[in-house]
Amino acid sequence: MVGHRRDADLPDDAVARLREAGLRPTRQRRRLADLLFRQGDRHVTAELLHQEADESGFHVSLATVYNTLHQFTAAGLLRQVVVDSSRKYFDTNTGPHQHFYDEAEGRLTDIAGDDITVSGLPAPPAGMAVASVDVVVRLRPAR
Amino acid sequence: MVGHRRDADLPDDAVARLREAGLRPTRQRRRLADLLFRQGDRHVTAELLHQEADESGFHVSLATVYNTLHQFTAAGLLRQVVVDSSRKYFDTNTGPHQHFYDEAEGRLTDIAGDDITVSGLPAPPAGMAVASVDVVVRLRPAR
DNA sequence: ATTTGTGCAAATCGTTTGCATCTGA
DNA sequence: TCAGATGCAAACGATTTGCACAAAT
Repeated sequence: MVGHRRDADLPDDAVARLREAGLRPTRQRRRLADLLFRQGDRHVTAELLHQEADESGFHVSLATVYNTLHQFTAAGLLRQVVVDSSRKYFDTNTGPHQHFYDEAEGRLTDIAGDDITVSGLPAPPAGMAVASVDVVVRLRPAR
Repeated sequence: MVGHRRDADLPDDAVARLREAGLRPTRQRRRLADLLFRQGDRHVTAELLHQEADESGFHVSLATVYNTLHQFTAAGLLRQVVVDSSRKYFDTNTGPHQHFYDEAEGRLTDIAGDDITVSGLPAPPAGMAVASVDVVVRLRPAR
């Protein structure tokens, strides 16, 4: 039984993805999911995604963008990346990998997880285990 | 020519350090410098340093703590560490090294720069140069 | 005397939350 | 129907800033 198709121009990849993640495929989630997942790996801030939605003629409240990003993250569709102590970035690539960060532009780029290796890690302090090893290569304009 | 000694109990390491850095050794800078540099490598947030000053009976405004941390950073006495997207950490160790970060406690620990090695770094995008390679090993309680 | 720093309170920025209203199954 | 989602505006926490006052050279 197929429901009414409200956004006939959008494919249902998003819907399937959302359902699998246990999230109700609401209109705003579908649209945001489309923006996020239809163009390869992306790195967005809430502000950026909100603006992008807006420009594509889809109006969502910023609060909903935040909520959605968090829900997607909790559902494992996104991952947070810490590269800036004042903005939160969300990454559509949830696999193991690292990042280039262009501070001036606020732009993130992936470094494939199998390119880079960190060796010589000391043992973590007693009672602690390693949760993750995050590498950020900060970039500046070449001289 | 030696000036009047106002805080007879404090050594003048701080004063020398400040002068070398081109900063006027004001009372608050001396006290904050003492808190920062007299006990080996430290990692503080403005809030933490402010509170510490307060507890040691020295009252400074939070704004001054922020200003001072920034001035010290600009002068090369401190370095900022990005490990959390909502707090700013300042590190008294300005040399090359990396960090353990205990997210639950908000505590940073140094990893000596010569322990750890990052290899397999891809070349930075055209027109960009590597400014720094930052490694953060996130810790969680061992189960 | 002049320059530089400090403190306070108000302003800002990104993010989060409470709650009335709306929507999807 | 009705649990769950959305939007708005207000609340928030960390940080920054403007400006009158105070301290350092």
